Amino acid sequence: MKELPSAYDPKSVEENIYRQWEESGYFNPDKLPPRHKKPFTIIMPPPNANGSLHIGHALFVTLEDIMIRYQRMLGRKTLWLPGADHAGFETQVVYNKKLEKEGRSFWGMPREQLYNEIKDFTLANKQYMEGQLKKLGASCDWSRARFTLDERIIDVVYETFEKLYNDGLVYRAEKPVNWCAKHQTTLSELEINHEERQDKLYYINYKLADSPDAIEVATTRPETIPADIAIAVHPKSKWKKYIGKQVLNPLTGTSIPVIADAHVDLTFGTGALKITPYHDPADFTIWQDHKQEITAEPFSVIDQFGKMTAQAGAELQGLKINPAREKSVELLRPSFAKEPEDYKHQVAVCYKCRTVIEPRIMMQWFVKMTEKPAKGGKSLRDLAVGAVKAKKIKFLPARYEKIFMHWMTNLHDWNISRQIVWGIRIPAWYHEPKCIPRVGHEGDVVKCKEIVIGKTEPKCEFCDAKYVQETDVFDTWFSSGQWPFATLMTTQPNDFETYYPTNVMETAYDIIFFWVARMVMFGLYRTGKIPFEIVYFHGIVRDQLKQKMSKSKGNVINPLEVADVYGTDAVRMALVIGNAAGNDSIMSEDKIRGYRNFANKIWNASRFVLMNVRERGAKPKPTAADKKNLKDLAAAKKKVTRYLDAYDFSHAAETAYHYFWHTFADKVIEESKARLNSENAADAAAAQETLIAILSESMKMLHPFMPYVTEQIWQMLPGGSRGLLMVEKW
RNA sequence: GGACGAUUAGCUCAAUGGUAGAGCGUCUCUCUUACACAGAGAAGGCCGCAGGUUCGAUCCCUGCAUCGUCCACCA
Repeated sequence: MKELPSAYDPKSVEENIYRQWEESGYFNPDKLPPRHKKPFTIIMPPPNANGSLHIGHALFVTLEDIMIRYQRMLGRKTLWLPGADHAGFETQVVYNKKLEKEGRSFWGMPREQLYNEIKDFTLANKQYMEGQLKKLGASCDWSRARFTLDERIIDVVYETFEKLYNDGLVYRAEKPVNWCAKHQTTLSELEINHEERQDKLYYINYKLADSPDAIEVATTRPETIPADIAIAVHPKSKWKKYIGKQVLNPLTGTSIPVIADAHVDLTFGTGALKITPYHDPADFTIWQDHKQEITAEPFSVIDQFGKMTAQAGAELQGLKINPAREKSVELLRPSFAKEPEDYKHQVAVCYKCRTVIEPRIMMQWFVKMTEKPAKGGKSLRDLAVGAVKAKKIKFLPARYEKIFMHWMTNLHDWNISRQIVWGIRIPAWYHEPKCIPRVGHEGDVVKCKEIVIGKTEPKCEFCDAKYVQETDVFDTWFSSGQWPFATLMTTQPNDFETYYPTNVMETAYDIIFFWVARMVMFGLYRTGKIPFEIVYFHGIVRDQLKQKMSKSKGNVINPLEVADVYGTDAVRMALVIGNAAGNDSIMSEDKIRGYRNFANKIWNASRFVLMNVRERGAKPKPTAADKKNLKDLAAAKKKVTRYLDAYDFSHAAETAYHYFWHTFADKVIEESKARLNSENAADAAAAQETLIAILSESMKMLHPFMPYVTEQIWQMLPGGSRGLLMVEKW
């Protein structure tokens, strides 16, 4: 036996061990030994390929790798399918920042060029990221790795879009949407946050056209008054006597009608509401209900850059919203019903840049969440709700079921159009406005299809007009919501049949609506089956002060850097212990150091055992002490197994840790010292056998958590040529 | 404005209807030939507050407080 160093040196071990695992082929379920029959599948949440991995990624890698390694040892045909996400909007934001730093701008850059630049950037990141995943010990099947922009993945996404379109569940409409003037794109409801802002509530008199009376209207947005096309009052308000009359717009002098609508809150403001359909979604709804009474067409006075348009009037035109507000207040002063009041309220802001969201009316693609398909069947919402209610999908921890259901009951249609270039272009083609009928089809031009859904440019049956493709791309979550089936439909020929539905989806709780909900809906819609049986949520990894880690705060722990110093196993243990499902956890270098010490303990306990290995003859008879020790081991193993089966990784790891250190090392080894040196050869042999037995079993027990050090020691244990620990029987 | 969660040792968290546990940290002693990235030992807790149920509550119930998170188109 060659001399082992007295301290465990992860650097000298990890790379070599990972290569052995990879070369064994066992990451690929097809290449596992025959005892691995029943599939166990996890689709990795594809990390965004726009940066390097952070500690949160290390957490998910650890948790999923624990599950996969455990199930593999149990004999399951384990598939952990890795991937990378192009992360449309997020990546474009990151890339824009990069451009800004370089003194460049995406403005005026041809679509193609910007796309290709971001593509190069993303693919470089993707490659780097995969190396990082390997460093963390991820035992995933790289041969099946998928990228959200792989051509075949896009094909699947297109097919789903077409199916939704044919079912009437996806439609194009001009509706109020959330516009971020900084990022120049619309955002879904999930991509906006609400922040409290201190503003003023202005009380403005709208004079009756035919009498000296006036209706008092409260507003926070006087700059939109030029776009008012009506005043709505509650049918029971004190203004009801004016219903049907005309008032004068205090900025433009235009005559606008007074209408009655019960949506107006009697108790708020003055009980009268100005109707500005193009700048307030609630007003838009009221306008739609009163199109008969309101003759004027709604229009916009704010453009896509957040500047006032010509229709706002000469005084306001060209101003940004805030100066325009000041200016309009100045102009409105004669019409003040009373002095403005301070007013705290919630304002919608972009979740990335916190710019105030401007409601705009735009032609966008939407997914109907709560309506049934035209041909019958359940709505997307009902599909998901049904599966969760029937417990076909289980959430861990269970309280997320409530959160999930609550969101599901308040669903609105989902805007999936984004005005960015980095993403999957919506496969919709629009007929050119001009129709030049083909010879023989002069009477048929009315039948020309205005919109055609498809991957390639269609040809009109009846005329020579061209079709132009939609320039908007999908919301990233529209495609990643299809990830579990899109991946498996494009890997090996029978993968979908074999591995779908998958077993576990392990992901962060903060994307339960963005991602999990959509995967459940699309999975059921497209395949008729749930995409996964269990959703395990992990939380956010915070620093010692419970703050989120961020570059600007300087409290970021880079998992690869600390893994380099303390070893991957130590980082993994620090991540998993004390981390209950669904809860945030706390990470510090101290904690990692503690588990580095544990890895060293494992190393040295093993070293002790190996140093004492003598010739092994016939199997010696275990003494009462040996039997007790083996029994303690079995009890610990049982406990660890029970915890693992319950997805309680923290307790599983802690139990194994505790057993190894405080039972095996502190007691069993200590007590064995006298026996190993004793004159009684049979007793010494028995003690040695027990040590080896416990050590090897402990390596198995610890392997899912600390794969590197355990694999390394496993291979040094006596007993002739051994296979890899990663496929040993649990 | 709704909903959810948390409150236990200095810190991070467990467990349990009957005497409260771990890791880290702290203190003391020990370089005993696996490990000082260690060993042996110790200190440290009105289990957020107030009621209720119970023979008995840290645990179950009610209320309150504080902290946190999510959801929400009232101008």
